[in-house]
Amino acid sequence: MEMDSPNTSKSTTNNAAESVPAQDSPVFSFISNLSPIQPVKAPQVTQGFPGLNSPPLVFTSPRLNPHSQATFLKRAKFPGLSAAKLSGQDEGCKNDAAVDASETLVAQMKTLRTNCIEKTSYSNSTMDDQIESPTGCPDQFLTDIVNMDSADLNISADSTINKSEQISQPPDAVTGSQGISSTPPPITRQSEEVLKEDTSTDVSAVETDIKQGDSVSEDRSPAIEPELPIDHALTNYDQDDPMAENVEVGQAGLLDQSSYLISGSMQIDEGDENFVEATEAASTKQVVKKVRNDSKAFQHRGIRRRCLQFEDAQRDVVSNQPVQNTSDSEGPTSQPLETQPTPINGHQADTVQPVLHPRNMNSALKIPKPSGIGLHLNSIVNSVQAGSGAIINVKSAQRGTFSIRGKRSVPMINSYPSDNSNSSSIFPPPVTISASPDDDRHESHASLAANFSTSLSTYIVKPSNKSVILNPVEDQSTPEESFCLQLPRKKSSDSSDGDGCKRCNCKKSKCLKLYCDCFAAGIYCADTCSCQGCYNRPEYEDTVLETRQQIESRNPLAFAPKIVQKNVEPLASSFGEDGTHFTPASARHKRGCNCKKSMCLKKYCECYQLFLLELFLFLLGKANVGCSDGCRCEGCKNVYGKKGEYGIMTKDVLNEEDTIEQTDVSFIEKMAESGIELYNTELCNPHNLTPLTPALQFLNNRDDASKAWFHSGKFFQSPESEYIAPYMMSPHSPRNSDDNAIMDQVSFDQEIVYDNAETGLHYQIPNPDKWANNSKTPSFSEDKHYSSAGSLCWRGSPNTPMAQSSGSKLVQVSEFDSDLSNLMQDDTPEILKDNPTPLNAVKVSSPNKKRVSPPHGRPYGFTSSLSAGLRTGRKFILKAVPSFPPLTPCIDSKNVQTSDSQNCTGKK
DNA sequence: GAGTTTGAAACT
DNA sequence: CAGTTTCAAACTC
Repeated sequence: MEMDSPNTSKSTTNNAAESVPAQDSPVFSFISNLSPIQPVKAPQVTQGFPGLNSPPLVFTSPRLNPHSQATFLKRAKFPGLSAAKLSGQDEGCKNDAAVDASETLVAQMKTLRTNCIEKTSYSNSTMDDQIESPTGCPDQFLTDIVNMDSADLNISADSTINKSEQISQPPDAVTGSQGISSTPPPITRQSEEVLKEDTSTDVSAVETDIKQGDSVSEDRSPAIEPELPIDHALTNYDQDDPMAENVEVGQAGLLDQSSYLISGSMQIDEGDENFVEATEAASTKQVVKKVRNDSKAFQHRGIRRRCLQFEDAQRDVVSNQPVQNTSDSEGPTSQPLETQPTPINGHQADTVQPVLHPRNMNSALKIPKPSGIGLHLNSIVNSVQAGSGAIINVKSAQRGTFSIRGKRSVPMINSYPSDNSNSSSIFPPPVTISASPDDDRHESHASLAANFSTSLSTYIVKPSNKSVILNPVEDQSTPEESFCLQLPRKKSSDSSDGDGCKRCNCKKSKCLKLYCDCFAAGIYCADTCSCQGCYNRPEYEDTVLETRQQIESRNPLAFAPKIVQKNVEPLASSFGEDGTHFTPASARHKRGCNCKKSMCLKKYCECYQLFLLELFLFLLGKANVGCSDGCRCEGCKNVYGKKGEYGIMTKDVLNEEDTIEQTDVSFIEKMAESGIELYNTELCNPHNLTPLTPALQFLNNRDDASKAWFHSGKFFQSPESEYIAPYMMSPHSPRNSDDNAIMDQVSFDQEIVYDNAETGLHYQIPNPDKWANNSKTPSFSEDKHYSSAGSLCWRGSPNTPMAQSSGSKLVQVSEFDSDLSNLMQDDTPEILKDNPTPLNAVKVSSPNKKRVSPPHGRPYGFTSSLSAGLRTGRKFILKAVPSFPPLTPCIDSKNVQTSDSQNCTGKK
């Protein structure tokens, strides 16, 4: 894979493919694909690595770029990222996007909440304005959000652009290739001190900017944003309500996040009051906590790494130009790890991890779109950022602190120069961030989103052949970088910096081995890292590059994403008319795990980590990585896909319920207890429009949960292909449960399944009421608490459904955003933890193969408005719409579907 | 926070 | 490819 690395510095090899016409650019594909239903297989334009299926173009790109190349780590150097990511971008993008979207949504929700409830005024920046609706109510907020998405995008693009140009660019931009940062453009090998100084200065400057207010935020983002066509489209869309929604969705391809968010917001809007209530309800917090907990899992190594990689990729892309000078070109490289000059202990501030910015992405690279989805890694990143950014802005504005970002903003030495290239920037610039001072929370959210996105992107990769073109663009050093994509790790502290960005803690590997998350991710270690004797720094670029090459020489795929969609094409063909089909199941861990003792239920297991990601991301849910035949694990209980099985969910449920029960009962029970269900079905289902779809359900009651769980499994697909909506089965499954509460606080009396005849999307919505009520229990925060209770089901259609359900969740979550950071932290989902759940329930739900028409439950929480909206479905439709066509192959536009269970999941 | 466990990465 | 060692994260206390 990752031819990149091999070619590495020389870049040329891959590059050939890379030169992709703008048309190929993801944006283009995305745009072309805007139609919600039709996924486009996307031309995949650029992605590819010519030769390689999925060479990490991104990474390679740098190399490719004549200009930049050098950048080395940053981008090119991490082949894995590039190729995998590139290939995976589609999916990854989705996921990322979804994540981002969810996060953004959450953030938005939070902001909204804050506005309404707290009444805090955001004086700050644009974001605030947008966000704040006159009423300040959720509805408005939601709408605003939607608007914001677009607006933000726009704004970010515009304002940010301007500002960026003005502010940030000047320094950096001027540098051009060096880009990355004005700072140490020459980063290469300069003495650390020099670098440090540079960085410090940059940082300080950034910080000051930030403090100043708008300028700051803008500064970061600006550079890239403006040109993005996508953004424009978005903005335009925004204006148009219905269309806009769709459009947004479509953008989702690139903008997945935004689209989701939008959709979510839209949905939410409808249910203003309800929504608000729900959000306010403590239950929501709990939900959020759960999510967070789940998300924590993501933070796991693998995930992190992936995330990092992702970032790297982006960076790479971005950085390419600047890089030019950098390592490769210079060639010094060869410093063996050992030989190198004194490693830096700990990281100094100077290096800030480059943050992937969509913008950056845009500029430099023309990244191949994700095949089906059209998302790109870049896009993902961008989207994420955008989403996050928006969120951040809002809140941040409130608070005013910006710390981390500010620092980051400082372009790391490493930071990859962002491109200005217009082409790619689909995503709205992360406007928010720059604008307001941020809250930690915001940051965390953003970071989470970013992380997720990154992780997803990282993991999920579709091999694509498209080349990515890196255009050297201006550097950026921009604000974008300021963000940390890092996944928040455990609260514990891991290594998170103040920023919340977490880094490695390597002591012996010098951060030049794959053991090092940073290195594995293709990024330089940052100040936040706790590593010792670190060589993974810009100063040692050569060394880093060499090392990478060495590693790649041994294992070309070493830096490649671990998750790959295998089935996509075949399935896709089957499913999607559009061809954009994506098989959720298809995504698998490249190598498979080798777990012996953890039963694949601990974060030690990469497959499990992936699983968690999906969980967390349920929105996107593309990954569906479960253990597969390729795994050598023993005693695997990975629900998502046991070894040898298709996936518990799908296969077992459908075909072998009994088996499932017996074998997986405990596991299932746990899951049920945890209240989390994942549905691949949607993904699998052709029916599902949404690509993303993986549905998560949180069950209120264990019993219910268990049932639900099973249902879910059943949902997945009937062997026959007809898909039965889980909710269909037992729509009501969830019950109230105050008692158990997985989500403790959140309980949903009823799950509402909403079918949008029009869209064919299905939504399940948990009862909002309970959410509110349950606020008491703290579940999420505590990892272990999850156990039972409320369920959220998101099923869905790609867009909408997700949006909705997700939206609802998100909303709630958002409220609690404060905790968002936590999301990622937890590891093992409660699922793992314990609690048996009745298997029986499962059977209950399952049965049919057909889809059931949607029960019309009332939409929860937002009941009034939302419900209406849901019921009507119109909003959903809009928003949901497009569903990122591209992202998920499996999706079908409407219900049709034939998909086989097989297709859906692959897990063996 | 220290120590243990775990599984990937690296090495043989 | 298999076995062993190294490593850092995950986990436990």
